[in-house]
Amino acid sequence: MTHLICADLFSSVSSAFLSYLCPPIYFYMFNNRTRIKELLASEKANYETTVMGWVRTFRNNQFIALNDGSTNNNIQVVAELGKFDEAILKRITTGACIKATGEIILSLGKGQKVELKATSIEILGDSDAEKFPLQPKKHSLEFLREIAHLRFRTNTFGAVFRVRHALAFAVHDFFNKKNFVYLHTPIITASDAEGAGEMFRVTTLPIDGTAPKNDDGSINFKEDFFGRSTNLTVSGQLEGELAAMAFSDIYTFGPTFRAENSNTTRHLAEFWMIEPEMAFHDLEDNANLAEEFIKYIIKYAMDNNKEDLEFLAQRLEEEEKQKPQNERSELGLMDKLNFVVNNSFERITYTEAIEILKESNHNKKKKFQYLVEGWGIDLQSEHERYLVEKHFKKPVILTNYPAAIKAFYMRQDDNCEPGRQTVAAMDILAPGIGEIVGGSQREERMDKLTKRMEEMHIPAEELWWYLDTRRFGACPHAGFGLGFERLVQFVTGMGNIRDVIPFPRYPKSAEF
RNA sequence: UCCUCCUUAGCUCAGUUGGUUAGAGCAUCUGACUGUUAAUCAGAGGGUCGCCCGUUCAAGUCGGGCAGGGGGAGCCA
Repeated sequence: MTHLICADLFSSVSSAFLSYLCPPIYFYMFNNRTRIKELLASEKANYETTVMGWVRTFRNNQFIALNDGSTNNNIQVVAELGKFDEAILKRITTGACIKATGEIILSLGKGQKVELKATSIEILGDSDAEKFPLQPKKHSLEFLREIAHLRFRTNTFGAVFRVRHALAFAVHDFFNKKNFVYLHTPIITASDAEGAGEMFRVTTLPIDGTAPKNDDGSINFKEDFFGRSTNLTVSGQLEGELAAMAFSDIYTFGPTFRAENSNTTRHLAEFWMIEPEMAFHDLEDNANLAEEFIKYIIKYAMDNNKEDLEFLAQRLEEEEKQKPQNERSELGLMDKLNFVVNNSFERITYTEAIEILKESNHNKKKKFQYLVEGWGIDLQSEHERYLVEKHFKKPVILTNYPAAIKAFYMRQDDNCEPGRQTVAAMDILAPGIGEIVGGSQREERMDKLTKRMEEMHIPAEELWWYLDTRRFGACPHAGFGLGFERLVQFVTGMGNIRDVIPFPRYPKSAEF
């Protein structure tokens, strides 16, 4: 049965919370259920209520630690001895889902302020203790990844995914406040010219060799669902640019797919990316926005998910203790986040970065696997890490890369030294994660853009619609892509990107 | 894809120079206890030592191949 909640408890306890979230909306809740977060936050006692959740542990045949995912803290449900059937008590096992009704009282024991003295306990869902894999103990992240459907029920993943939610909400909040239009760019794309990586093919043609063929033996995609060859998107940027040429400022936030055989702690085959695109912005405006954006969403999580972040910080600290001294990070998670929010990102050009690297003792002592010998090389991750983690010790915005190592759509810098053509590119490097943002001012000059496309063998005829923006009312504009999971990694301190997305997709893995 | 390390009970791990019935903690089950905080105490059950092939009188242990996982690199967000 469903009731409309408008009890005293709710209005007094959490009016600030409610009015912030959704002032005119009432919560409809199953049987007057109270969320455990609300219960614990209020610290009020001597009233009747009902809680529902999953049993974390059942101690002493009497004390149930119950969690409903609203917070990592459990409510202690007390089943007084002799008041409940042995048959019910036997079914209160780790993982079981129960409903408990009773009085909230000031706890008689230590360790919690209030507890629920149960008058009735109902088993909503049994959990076979011999088969349920989660135990009230520490599990390895690798093991939990194999049971990703259950890992939400652990403290670590509870905290990670509540923080992920907060960050996602803050993304929309930030851009909405700045009057950006949220644009849904297509997931299926006909263009394979985006240049961001290998793509997953989308087709309804049979794969058993009976697909219709052209005279030359190649597959006849005219017979395919879309009448042409299609793939999953690797970026919404090109479509984003089209909309920015109308709304001035837009952003996308959706899934992105790369069929690269990447097996690392910071790559996924399916990940979420945020791509703002702004008309009338140059490279500096772009960097300013990216820095403000990152700081805003981190601050949002710090303000709204303090408990979860503190839990993750503590978890990380314990993990750090296992490492040898020289591998430990200097700052704790909270200090790191505070530092990022309160300090300016370092901004240097690619050319300056090369000078710093070339002159570094690290390079002179040949400690880099790839020695920095001169202008024009692509930076290896060891170089990026040196700049971010050793030299500046803060996020770094690297700009104006050589044109040769960057994408066709990036704006060519004017007045470059001969042989040193650069583009208005910008990468933001974060400590521990590496590249978190990649962006640029876009080449709006038709002649320069088409010449560059020719040089890089990008088929102009396929991108006629993209080039139309340069034909009709072109303007200086810029944008960037931010890898959402990498940001979640940075904020939660999780080392593996597979642990910050609910059901990770990567080579040889698409379970769940 | 490359380099490197790992795979022993449900989980985390130990297992000596190759040697006879492969261990521990936690979890599970049984019992005791009852204001516990990953409850405690006693007892019990639980193993194709990732898979295949080889060396050997004898392989968890040595060699090869395969699979899965971790870390690093490349590709990138």
